[in-house]
This record gives sequence, structure tokens and C-alpha cells, in this order.
Amino acid sequence: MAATIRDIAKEAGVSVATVSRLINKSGYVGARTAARVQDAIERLGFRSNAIGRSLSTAKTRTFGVIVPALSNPVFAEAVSGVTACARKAGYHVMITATNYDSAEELATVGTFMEQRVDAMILTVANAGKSPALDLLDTAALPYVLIYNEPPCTGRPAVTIDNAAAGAKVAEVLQDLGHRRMAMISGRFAESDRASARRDGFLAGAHSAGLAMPSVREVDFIALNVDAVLKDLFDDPPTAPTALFCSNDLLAISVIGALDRMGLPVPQNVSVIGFDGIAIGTHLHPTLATVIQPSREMGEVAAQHLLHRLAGEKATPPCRLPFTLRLGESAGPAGNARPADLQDPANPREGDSHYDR
Amino acid sequence: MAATIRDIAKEAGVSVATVSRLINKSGYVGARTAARVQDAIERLGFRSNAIGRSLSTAKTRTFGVIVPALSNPVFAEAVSGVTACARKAGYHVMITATNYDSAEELATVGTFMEQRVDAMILTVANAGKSPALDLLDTAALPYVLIYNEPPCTGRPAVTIDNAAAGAKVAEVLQDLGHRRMAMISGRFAESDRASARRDGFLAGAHSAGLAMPSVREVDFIALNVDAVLKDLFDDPPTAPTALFCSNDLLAISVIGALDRMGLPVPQNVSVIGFDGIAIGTHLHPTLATVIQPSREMGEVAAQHLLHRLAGEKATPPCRLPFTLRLGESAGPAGNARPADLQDPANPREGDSHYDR
DNA sequence: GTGAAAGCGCTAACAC
DNA sequence: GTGTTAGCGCTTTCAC
Repeated sequence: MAATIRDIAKEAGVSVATVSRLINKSGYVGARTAARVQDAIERLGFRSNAIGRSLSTAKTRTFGVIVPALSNPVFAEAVSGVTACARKAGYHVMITATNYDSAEELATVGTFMEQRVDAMILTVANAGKSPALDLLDTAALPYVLIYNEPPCTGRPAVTIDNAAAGAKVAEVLQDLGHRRMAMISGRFAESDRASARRDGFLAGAHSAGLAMPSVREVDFIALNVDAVLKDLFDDPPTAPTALFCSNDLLAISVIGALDRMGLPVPQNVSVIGFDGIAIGTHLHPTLATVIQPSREMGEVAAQHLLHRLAGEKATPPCRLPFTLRLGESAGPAGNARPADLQDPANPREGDSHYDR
Repeated sequence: MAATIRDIAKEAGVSVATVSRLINKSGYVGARTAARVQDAIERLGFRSNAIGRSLSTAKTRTFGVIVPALSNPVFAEAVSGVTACARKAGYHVMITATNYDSAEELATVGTFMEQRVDAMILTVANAGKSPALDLLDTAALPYVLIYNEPPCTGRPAVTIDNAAAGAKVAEVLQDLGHRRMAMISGRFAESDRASARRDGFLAGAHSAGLAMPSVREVDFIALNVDAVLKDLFDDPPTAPTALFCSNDLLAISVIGALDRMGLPVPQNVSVIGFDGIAIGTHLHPTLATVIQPSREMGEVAAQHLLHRLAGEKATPPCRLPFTLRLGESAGPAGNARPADLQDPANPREGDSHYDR
């Protein structure tokens, strides 16, 4: 069927070793021989078989990538960074989505190990308690987390400071005059990063001297935010004037639901999301959010692994800077309840002030 | 290092053939032996090496997927369908993005061939004239296109009837009272589907007795729509009242640009996109668009290949139905120029009418 | 500068 | 039911 290295050797009247040396540019091969071999390769349309090579070298030049979902642009963007980076280095990328299911995480890590991927890039539900990562650790397979917020255990991760970002959100909302805030999040059990954002948010609200924000969990997949919102805004005088959502997709749903409830954003309620997905700026109102450098996170993770696999003492993955974008969905509290507004001079747009 | 089938055989006191039979559930193996082997497998933490298996079977149980970009939700959604379907069948997915570059298409097909993927799922710039597909054809490697609009050449594709969809758009706009339309598209050379949409659109406008819509190309990557729009709306009396954009991302940019030009949508101009990306319904105005069943397209493509690889005479990939969603971005022409409106009774929302 | 040969981990006849 | 053995296509010492 397809030509093998042996066919080429025969065709060119050389040994397989020579052919191998040529296609890998390893070892010397005379100019005349090289030409003959090259010719044979073209004549037979030969493509070296990566499987044979991998079996021999015990390397596949392949990364395994595991994300919760590809339909969430924030992950698609990171994967995009990974594939671009990998491709440039001659690496391939295998990918799976786990649907936020930690059993799937473990299963996928298992099958990727059987595929003998050289390293993995992944986002798990909880980096502190993860059978999938335990497996990776005991197998000593190189990997780096993205988005995750691993506890001090020191698992390598390219991420942002989620807690600081959460605190920043509280600070900004308080600057806008908000005094009663709440957070709506996907299940914390399924997201260490959402937990970190919450912790930072609560700490930020506390140090600003505000009442403890109410925190509500929703099923992120089903996205049934209506019930939670009804409950939250049941008693107008104590209802929050600002909502922090643990991710952009959730924030978008919340804004829509509030609108249908007769609580338009930002006139009646301010909403800030998290992730910084691209379409956020095209929404109306434009989405206020914490921007994670997703593509860059994917690139940095891939780059780190490339270095590591090359035997270089790679710099440990670090925290990347985030940016708070104050879109139209977060306005001064005064819009709804002028009495609460402390800083009426605060302009409606404050992006540049908070960008960094 | 990692345990091999031979280690297990020795540990369990059996031959490698028996171990192989057990892990592949091929051939018989006695209950007692099976237990001993199973035990050894667990004790040594054995994971069979897919590379060795692939070399032996000449099958990798891997699909290669090539799309223009993962950051465009329409493709991410299809890939999501592919991975889900593949995973269920024990297949893996390798992925790359070509950035709408046909040289990249060819290069990626080449490397995927070296990786010996069993089949490929891809979207190319032009399915009629594609070195990448030529290569696939001569290599007789199974593949199916998604999104592409292959000419009669009979290249297998899971897609929608782009021309019919384009015609439908013209028909709907004319129903809304629009008499002067235009189309804005990415480079046709980079998208056979955009070309088909244009052809259908023009034919539809023609058979409705309307003036030939003006058609403008923009660089989809750079997304520099401003110049094109300025030109298009230079002379108000002859300016179009409705714009058909070749995809949703482009439509979203166009709506934003029009807004900045003082031509709000849909009050002054109607805009219809193409793709049906999920966030479209959360935009304001909600995006009128032609919905492609992206996830399903990915699933159907994968399913088809699974059948084919299983040796079954797979049903040839077919056209899937599309749906026109008349979101708020497309309104009656009367909004801007009551004189043009022929059917004032036409309700603002007409979704159900056009859904199918 | 080039060749011979021993594997890499697995599967699949075929033999018993 | 289980074992023997010959590859699958490649890389890589080690000779020459």
C-alpha cells in the first residue's frame, strides 16, 4: 500500500538507515545519495509513518488537551492558542471535552496515556482534588493546567489570580456606588476558579465595609437562572443592585433573564461577568467583565511544555495579568437608587481607569 | 518504565497472546486465567500502548479534524459534535486550524496522513479546487467535508443548501418590504459556501423582480467593514435598506459599525447573518440569521466515517435542513422608508413562520 | 558516509 | 483455551 522506508531504500539502492538519516536530518548523508533518495521519495509519494517512529522513539510529538467544553468560547480560544503553538513546533493536538464531568476527566487522561501523548494541557473541575491529576502525577506525565486555581500543592498552572480578580470586581462595584451585591455562579464543586473568584469577591466586599454579598449557585449546563433571580429580587428594598457572575455565558443569560423580569441592565441592576469572551463587546449593553488572556494562556502552556520536553529547565508556569473591562452592563448604582450613590460624578464609562 | 504486555504475561504466567486476547476481548480466555491476568494488569498499572497496537493493526482509531478557526463558534460547535461522537466510539480527535489559508490545509492534510489518522473531517476554502482534497482523493483516505459546498464532483460533505438559504434570505427580506439589498461577504475565493450563498441570494432577488443587489467583499480576518459601509451608504436615496452578511461574526461587526455611523439596526437598515451561532439570540438587537445545525453536522460527519470504517456501506452524507431565524436585526423596510413598505400588516416577529 | 541488525509494544495467524 | 512467532515501520547503536 503506502510506501515504507524500505521501499525507498530499495528504490534508491541504499539502506534504510540512510533514508532515515535523511528524513530526520540526523547524521551525515552524501549529496549524491541524498539526491537519489529524495528522488525516490517523491517518485513513490512516500510519507514517513509517524506510528513507526513513535514506537521506536517512545515519543509521539502530540499533546492531549482536555477542556470542559469547546462550545464555550473561552476554552475554544485557549485551544486555539495551543494548536497554533504546537503546530509551529511540529506537534499535534488531541482534544476532548469533559462536559464539566470529573469522571470524564479521569477517563480521558487514561485514554490519552494509552495514546502515549507526550504531555497534557487541561482544565479540571477541582485542581486540589482530582483523580485525573493524581494519575498524571503518579505517572509523572508532564502537564500544565489552564484556568484552574490549584491550591498550594504546586501543580503547574497557567492562570490568572482569580481571587484578586474577584476582589477587584467588588472594589469596582463599590466605587460605582453599589452597596448590596450578590454573586451567581456555576456549581463551586465543579469549578475551583469560581470558588476563588467568590472568595476574592467576598473578601473585597468585606474590606470595603459592605454587607456580605449573597451567593447563589446555578446549574451552569441547564442555565436555569430564573428561579434564582426571582428569589434574589423578591424583596426590592433588600435586593442587590449589582450582580457578579462567575463567567460570561452565565452573565449573558442573567442579563437576558433580568430584562424579561422588567429589571433592565444596567438601569436597575449592574452585571459583571468573567472571562472576557470576544463577543462581549458586541452585546448591548456591552458586557462588563474580567478579561482572561485565553489565547495567550493556551500558548504559554504549550510553550512551557515544549521547553520541558526539550529538556530545558522551563520557567515554572506563572500567573498572567487579567484586565477588568467596565462595559455598559455595569453602571453606577445611582441609576436605580440615587440615594445610594456616593460618587455621582463617576462617569458612565470608566474602562481606561481599570484597564491595566 | 511503563509495563508492557510482556511484563503482564510474565507476571501472570501466561503468554502475550492471552493478554492481548483479554484486553481486546478477542478470542476466548479461561475465567481463571482471565482473573490472573486482570490482577497482574492492575498490580502493574498496565495501560496498553496504542502506538504498538496501531503499528500492528494499521489503524489508529483517530480522526483528523481541520477547520478554518476554532475561535469562530460555528466551527467550535461542529468540532464539539465530532469529539463527542468520536469519544463514544472509542475514537480520538486530532485538530488544527488553518486560518482560512489553503496552503495550511494542504500541509495539515499531509501531516495528518503521516500520523496515519483513519479519516478526516474538514472545511476547506474551496472544495472544488483544493490541493488538500486532491491529495486525500489520490491517497483514497476517507474524509467528509463540513460546511463546504462542493461542486458536482461528488466530494462527500455534510452541509446545508447554501444557495437555497441565500435565496430564502432574499425572499424574506422582500417580504419585509425591502427593495434595495446588498451583500457583504468575506473573500469568495476563501469560501465556496459564501459564493453559494451569494448566488442564491442574487437569484432570489432576481426572481422577486428586485434590482441586482450590490455585493461587497471584505477581509474577514481584519474585519475592516467601515470603508465598505461608508461607500455603500454614501448616497442615501440609493442605499440598501437591507444587508445580507455571509456569516454571523461579520454581521455582528457590521451592526456595530452601522450603529457608529448613525444608522441603527433595524431602524435604518436590516441585517441578516449566517451560521446561527448561539450568542446571536442574546445580542441586542437579536441577530436574524440562517441557522446551520453545526453540532449535528459534526456528529453526522463523524458517524458517517465510523460506519465507513466499520466496513458498512454508509449512507452518503447529505444536506441537513437549515432554519431562518428572523431576529430583531431584520425588520420591515417601512421603519426607515414607509413608502417602500408593501405589507404593513407584517408583524415584527415572524420566527415561527420561517422556522422549519 | 553508509549498512546490518536489534529492537520499540502490539496483533494475528497458526499450532497444539 | 493457550502458546509461538513473525511481522507492523521506524530509529539507532555499532561496524566498516
